[in-house]
Amino acid sequence: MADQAAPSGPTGDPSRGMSRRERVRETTLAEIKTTARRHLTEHGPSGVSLRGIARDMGMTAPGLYRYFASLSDLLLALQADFFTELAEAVRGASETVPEDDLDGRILAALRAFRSWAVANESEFTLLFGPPSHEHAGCPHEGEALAASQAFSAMFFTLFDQLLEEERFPVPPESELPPELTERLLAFAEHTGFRSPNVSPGAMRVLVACWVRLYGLVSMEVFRHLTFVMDDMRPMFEAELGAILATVGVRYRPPDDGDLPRQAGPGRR
Amino acid sequence: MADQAAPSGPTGDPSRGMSRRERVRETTLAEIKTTARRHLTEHGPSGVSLRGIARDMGMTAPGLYRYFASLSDLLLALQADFFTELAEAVRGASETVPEDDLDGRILAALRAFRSWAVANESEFTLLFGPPSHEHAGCPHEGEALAASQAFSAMFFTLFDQLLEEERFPVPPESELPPELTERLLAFAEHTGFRSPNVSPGAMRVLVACWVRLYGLVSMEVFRHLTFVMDDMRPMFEAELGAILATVGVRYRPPDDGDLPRQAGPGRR
DNA sequence: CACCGTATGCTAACGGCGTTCACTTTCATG
DNA sequence: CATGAAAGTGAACGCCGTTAGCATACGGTG
Repeated sequence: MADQAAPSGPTGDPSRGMSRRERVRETTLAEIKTTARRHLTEHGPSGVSLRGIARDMGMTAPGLYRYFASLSDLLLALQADFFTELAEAVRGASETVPEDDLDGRILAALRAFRSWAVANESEFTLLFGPPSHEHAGCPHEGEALAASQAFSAMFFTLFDQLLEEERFPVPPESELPPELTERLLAFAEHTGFRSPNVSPGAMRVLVACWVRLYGLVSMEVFRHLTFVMDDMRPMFEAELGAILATVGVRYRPPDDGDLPRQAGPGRR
Repeated sequence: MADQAAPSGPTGDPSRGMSRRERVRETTLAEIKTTARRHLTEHGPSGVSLRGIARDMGMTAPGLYRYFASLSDLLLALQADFFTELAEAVRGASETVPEDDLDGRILAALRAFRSWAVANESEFTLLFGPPSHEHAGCPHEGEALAASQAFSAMFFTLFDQLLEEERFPVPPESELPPELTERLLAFAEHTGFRSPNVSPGAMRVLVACWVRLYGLVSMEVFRHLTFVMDDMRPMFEAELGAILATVGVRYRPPDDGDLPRQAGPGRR
């Protein structure tokens, strides 16, 4: 399923053990994705075109078909990249705070999620907006799926630590409708969230948190409240506190003032 | 800006007091929108094209420019229609239950919101998905805005009745960060939600509810959990109960079994 | 070194799209 | 009946994704 037996680790330098041919191919492939992302951020998701990308690279559009099966396939590959970028941003922010401060790690992680979203609106839209096309069977479909699962696995890990510490009362299975219990177990099954702590009640709480976070950030990025509330940060912080209170995490205001207010550029 | 002095009321029969010329114009205009909607539901938001619509109507694309300034403008007009249709669906469901049963009315309203969304995925996407284009200054922009405000006004009304009955403890202003209070007041201001019961704390609760409902329904329609949880209804009902519990509304299972499970066709 | 297969990129072309422009036809009204 | 606005058309421009066929350059092999 995963990479072939590669000499270096899964995140190792990909140009290791490649022929010259393969290296230049990898280079143009990266250039295509870079250019595509620039078009994405500058003109929005619908402004990405193979012809435009090729033009910017001094190529012609049909040449790109040596790298991607279609425009959809290219967007799918971008999705994969964005998912891992987002996951790394979240993990990076979380690992900034000491390991024994779980509250701090979770706060940092969720704030990093929002920060990435508002700093990368088009990318966020691609990942979390409506499914753009029925690009079923595209070559990069598996890559995107794997990256999205790696992303959610990160949240699973954080949540599992909360369960481990018994931070909040997990609703007993008897309180859940049987229908819901079924779905929640199927959910844990399919996502591969396995842990001795997992239970339908735990999944119920996790999904509730994720739904709130998703709604909150989506409304901000999609500007469904922004026309009426210019700065969404106070609302985000308030809801963040409310969400985390349901899982026994004590809210704490951000250390730093450089979290995005409107769409302020990140510091680095 | 708005309509000229029209003899009939704002919701009166639009063909009253119109010349023959105006009537046929109104007819083709309606046919355009009907055809556009069919294309929308059949091929998704990106599958709507002026040429395709014209072809289906036995016209040519430039002819449509006598009715809409651009494709974006047509989509904007559709948005307006969908907002009022959704508002009417929600209001209609709510008015099914007796006026003195506020709990029942609210439950019916929110369930109707979800039902409309899953039964009209593309339409929902147009209304609540990412802002598709920067169609600023399109002629139908005002119409869409007004319709969206009329839609939210309906939720305001329901919420105001909860406030009136003092169903839940409204957080006092002193508990809210001043920054947030500012934004909430600006929010109430811009949306025209005026009532003796309105306060920053009340708005805080309202927004929290809306964010959760939006996230819940969006995730279902955009299929962000559906790959992993085939039937979202139990989850919706559970979250609905949790959301309403925060505003003092007692949950009650749906009377009827005909609420959508997967994407089941409505009864009528 | 020559050879050859493959990977890469090109041109040309097809059909579809939004949009503009100049033109005709239709029709209500003075 | 004449007139002028409204409605619709055909041609054209410049985009777009995608396919097919062709040239070229390169890597490994004799």
